Amino acid sequence: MIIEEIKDFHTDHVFDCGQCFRWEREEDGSYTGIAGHRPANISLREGTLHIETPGDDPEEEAFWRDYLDLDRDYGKIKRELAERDPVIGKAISYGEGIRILHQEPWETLVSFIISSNNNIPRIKKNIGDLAERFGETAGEFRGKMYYRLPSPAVLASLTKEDLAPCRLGYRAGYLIKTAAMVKEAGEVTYQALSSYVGVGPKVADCIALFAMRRYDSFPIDTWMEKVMGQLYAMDNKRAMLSFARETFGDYGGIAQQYLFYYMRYHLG
DNA sequence: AGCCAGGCCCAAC
DNA sequence: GTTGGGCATGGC
Repeated sequence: MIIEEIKDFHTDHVFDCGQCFRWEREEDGSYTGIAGHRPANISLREGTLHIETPGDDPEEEAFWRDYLDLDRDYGKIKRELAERDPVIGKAISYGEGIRILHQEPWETLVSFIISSNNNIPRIKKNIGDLAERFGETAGEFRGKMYYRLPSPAVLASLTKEDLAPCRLGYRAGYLIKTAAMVKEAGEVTYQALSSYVGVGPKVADCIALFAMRRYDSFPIDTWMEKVMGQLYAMDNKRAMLSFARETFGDYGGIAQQYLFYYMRYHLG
């Protein structure tokens, strides 16, 4: 599948900015991974997006356009953010190809419960182990088997002992309890986010931003505290949140991603 | 050895 | 409503 005339998109920025954990960089700069039940290899060459999938079904284009958020004008968003705040310009130019993926809520909920007080390489390993041991197969692709994350019903049926090989630590209990809540309710909703076990303010903001298109969400983790301290001389989360709301408005979450990426790979 | 990682839970104010 | 200790795990 080919999609032409792509702007404001860089695979490293999109897949390695900390919003997703199931994509791996290949030596040629493409990324291979899975979204929902769909494995794919994605590359951008001279403004043309190449999406290779197992069936190579052209009718999947609508899914990938939505997942990759291709129909949003990030050029306009970047200009507006830079107009509102003189400091963020260098972070935007560093991560100019970031787009906010539209991920599935349940997967995002599981992923960010696992993310808490954890580091990105280990989060990726934990999620991969969980999928491989307890998720349904998503088929073979480019010589490798892919697995979905386990459903709420499957995860709710497991015990901490079952999950021990995944090395999730104390997060295993959070996942089991939250899975039971989601199984009971039948879906993951924005209103319910803060009620899930293992979901505090930061994780809820990540799920809202990465799965529910709440682009005003402004997740603050340890990296964000560092970058806001360095660039804006702020030292507490409340001030950071009100500053983001006043300055970045509806696009606070997108601003947050430029700042996070800038801190992790440039300042950090 | 101790600190850190996309923090949260829970008890004690 | 805010604050602080405890927390599984693994890399540095």
